[in-house]
Amino acid sequence: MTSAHSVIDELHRRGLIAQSTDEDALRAHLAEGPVTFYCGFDPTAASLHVGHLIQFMVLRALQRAGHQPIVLVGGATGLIGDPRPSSERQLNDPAQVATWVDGIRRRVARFLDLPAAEQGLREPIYVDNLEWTSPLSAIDFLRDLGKHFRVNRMLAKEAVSARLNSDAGISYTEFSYQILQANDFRELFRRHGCTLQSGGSDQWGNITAGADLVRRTEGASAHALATPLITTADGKKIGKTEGATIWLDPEHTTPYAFFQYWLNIDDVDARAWLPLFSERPAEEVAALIAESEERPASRAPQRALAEELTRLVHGPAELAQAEAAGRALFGRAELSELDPQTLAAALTEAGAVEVDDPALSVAVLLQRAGLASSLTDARRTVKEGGAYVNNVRVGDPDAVPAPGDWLPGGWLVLRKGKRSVAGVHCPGAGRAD
RNA sequence: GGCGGGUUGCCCGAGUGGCCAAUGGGAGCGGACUGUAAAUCCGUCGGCUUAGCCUACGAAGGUUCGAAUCCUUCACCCGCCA
Repeated sequence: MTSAHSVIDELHRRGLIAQSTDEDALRAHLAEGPVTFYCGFDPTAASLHVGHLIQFMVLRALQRAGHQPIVLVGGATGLIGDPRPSSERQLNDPAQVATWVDGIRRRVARFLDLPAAEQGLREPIYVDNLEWTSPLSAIDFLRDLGKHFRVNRMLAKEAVSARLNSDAGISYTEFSYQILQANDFRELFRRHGCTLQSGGSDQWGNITAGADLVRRTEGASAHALATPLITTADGKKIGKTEGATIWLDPEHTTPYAFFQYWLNIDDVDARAWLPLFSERPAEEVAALIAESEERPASRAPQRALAEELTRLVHGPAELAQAEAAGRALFGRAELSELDPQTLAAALTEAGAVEVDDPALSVAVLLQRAGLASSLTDARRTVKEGGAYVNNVRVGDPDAVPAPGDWLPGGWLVLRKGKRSVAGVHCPGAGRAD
């Protein structure tokens, strides 16, 4: 077990701390013995995404240092909505939110359960703030909680003041959010002796509101840690590619796509993000970055991130699949030399469609496979020279793959541009005739 | 409540009766160069049964041979005045 002192050092080294409450006090507190700490996730969608990963990095580091993690899924706060600087959120249906709570809870388990099981670390406690928020009456809320909050201070919070100065304004609903999150901290202090909350720096106001509440009403000191907001070198949020989000749930983003996302991030971001997301020893991380600087083509940090995070999020078997798929589809090897199992697995992983007619044109196939948004788009792609069947460029959008093009098992490898690959499966196609 | 300005394709933003599927920029996509990277250059960028047709310029009507462009009503946004 690492000493408490070194956790904060490790978090700093990895760039995971953007701000914290009195750091010396926190170090001392962590050194005293196991500390119970928590991080909350609001169910605003069916799945968490890559942006949430960084929170688990903090949770895991603390768990590894022998502390007790609590994971809160915001069944209550998810119904209210954390104020965004831009505009009011759409309220989600309670039944929907409940489903999301469940899904997120299940997906998140492996991040902390596995280390507990495999390394004898403390098992996480899972809570849903609906449990204590739902029974609160309006009177309770106003008398027991409201009295401890000064509106003046609440107005000063960044997201709130941004909204006050915008045309969007802010509803009383969202304005109250910080009180609920503050109450969570107090509730977890009461129930589990929780004294530390971590979260994104955009949550800083809410987190400290909770720490203040604990201090004021429980007479105990509570601590807070916030991670930095991670953006790409050109200022975009992490985990977004051309508008699409990279989710942690395999139903929403396949392990293959997840793996490819990390493999394709640019050098500057890969070097910057490696310490944040890699749990390798400091020297290894430094070596990988150095290698990337000397020989960028190695894409050492990208590979390390893709491997480590795919294993963490999806597991070793899925990692192996995703890697094999990438090798098969982007490798030098002749497709016809691949064994049918590998090919089928790779294409299924990359995304495949079933067709029953082996005589469809290339344009139609591109569209069916999801590589083109419309037939027009597909034709355009072909005309631009960006369409490939089995790695061979196609010039005519209306060309129909020859029977000999179908690979063993009835597969066709369709590619658009350099990176987008999809499979077309037509059982029975291509048999000798 | 009154007056004025606005609402254009993913975003920004030109366009004031036919030459407009609509200038320009950004994003995206493809090609070249590379490393499944970045930058750069070139091309492309509503849909379809693609030398043609259909749908589109906030919504609905109208004028006209012909409308994103003119008229009417409605909705929303922004100013100024009450």
